[in-house]
Formats: sequence, structure tokens, C-alpha cells
Amino acid sequence: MRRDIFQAIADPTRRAILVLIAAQAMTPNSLAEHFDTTRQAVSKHLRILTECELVKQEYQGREIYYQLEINKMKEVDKWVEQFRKIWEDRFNQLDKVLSTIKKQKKC
Amino acid sequence: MRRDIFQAIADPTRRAILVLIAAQAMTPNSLAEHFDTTRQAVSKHLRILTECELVKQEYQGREIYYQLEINKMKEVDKWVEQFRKIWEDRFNQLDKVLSTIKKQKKC
DNA sequence: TATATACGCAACTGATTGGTTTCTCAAAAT
DNA sequence: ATTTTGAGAAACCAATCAGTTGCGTATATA
Repeated sequence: MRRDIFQAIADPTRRAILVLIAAQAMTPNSLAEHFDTTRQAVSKHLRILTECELVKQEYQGREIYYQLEINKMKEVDKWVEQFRKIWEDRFNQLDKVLSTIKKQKKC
Repeated sequence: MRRDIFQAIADPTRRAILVLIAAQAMTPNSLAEHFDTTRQAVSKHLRILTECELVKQEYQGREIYYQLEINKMKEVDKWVEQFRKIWEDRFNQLDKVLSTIKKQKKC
């Protein structure tokens, strides 16, 4: 069970679940209504997301509300950051080139 | 073959490949040296990454250099952004609370 | 020209995945 | 007290996946 956060967000249903509960905590049943699948399938996804600590449960009677654990999401952000730096650098370089051209036009 | 970029970066080897070629374009053989696996396995990963347009090939004689296509990576960044907004908002709210406490202390 | 190298492709294998069905348990409603 | 409802757990299945092995092809070198 070498489950990491990148594997967790690889599935489109799980990504949709995360977006949904980002707005408000939801139960498996109410989540399942948003998808063309059974509650059990959603439950399985929620288990995976819980294992990755991307969501946490809040018991309320016999209902379980799942809510987002936003902090874990920062790990993905952190990984993407190294690439963000690359395209920002390239943009800055392009910017330099453009301003050089501008200067040359002025002269 | 419903391969999307999130599935592509779900595999740790593929993530490592992306980081490696971010620094400089590399051939399948030189990439394989960095992992405990065969060239063919790396080649398969590269094929998936190519299909997702995360890398592109540059033929040079009988060698094929794979280089990063940074633009595709922005799709992941875009998806994470909606969550980034959430934790930034929460941080700002915390900031407000802290400054309110500060003010109360002053009075 | 013969040989070695770099590579992709196809077939195969064992492991994993997403999904369904069935079961059980606990809380709520009748 | 009985029934309904919300939910997790286990067993099962088809599809997919990561990796290996073997093969064919094109480029480089002897």
C-alpha cells in the first residue's frame, strides 16, 4: 500500500470529490449523487483519500462528513513549484528580449 | 487510452524522469542509468509522457533526446491553484485574527 | 561489409485498480 | 419492537499497468 498523494489525485473521480468537499463537507451518499456510480465506489475513493490524509472524517450520528485537509495539497503545489520556476524564468528572459527590442527601436 | 497528465505524474519514476530532463534533455539510455530498471521500462514511461505531451523528442542521429514540455505542466498548476486560494484565504483570516489580538493587547 | 549500438514495438506476466454485489453493524424513524 | 437508512468491509471481476524478454530497424564504427 505505497499510496502517495499523486496517485490519489490521478483518478478523475477523486479529483472531483476533492473539489466538491473543498466547498463544504459532504457524506458519501450525497457525494455519490454527483457521480454515475455507487456509494460503495465513492466510499472506496474516500478511503484512499483518507489514507493519504487528503480528507478527514467527522462523525455526526450515523452520518460521516468528509472534509478537505488542505495542508496535504501543499505537497503537490511544492512539487509543481520547481517547474513553475522554470516557466517564470523563461517568461522573464522573454521579457528581457522584448525590452531590448524596444530599446533598439527607440534608437 | 484515456491518459491524462495527472495519471502521467502519478508514477514516481515518471516524476523523477521529468525532474531529470528539466535540467537537460536526455536519451533513454542515460535516463535508465539513474534508475534500477531496464531501458525498455524507461522507454515505456517516455512513451506515456510523450502521449501526454509532457516531453518531446529530438532526433540526433540514432539517439533520441527527450526534453521537457513545460507548458503542459501548467495544467497541474492550474488545478492546484483553486486549493492554493483556499489556504491563502485561511492564512489571511488568521492574519486578521492575530492583528485583532495585537490591537486588543495594546488597549 | 560485418558488427556493435540506440531505440521502438509487440507479446507476455504478475500486480494493481476501479467497480459491483453482498454482508454486517449502528443509528434513526415508524 | 420493527423497519429503514447510512455506512464500512469483504469477496469478486474485468481492465489496466509496470516491467521483462525478444525482435526488428536504423545509425555508427571496425
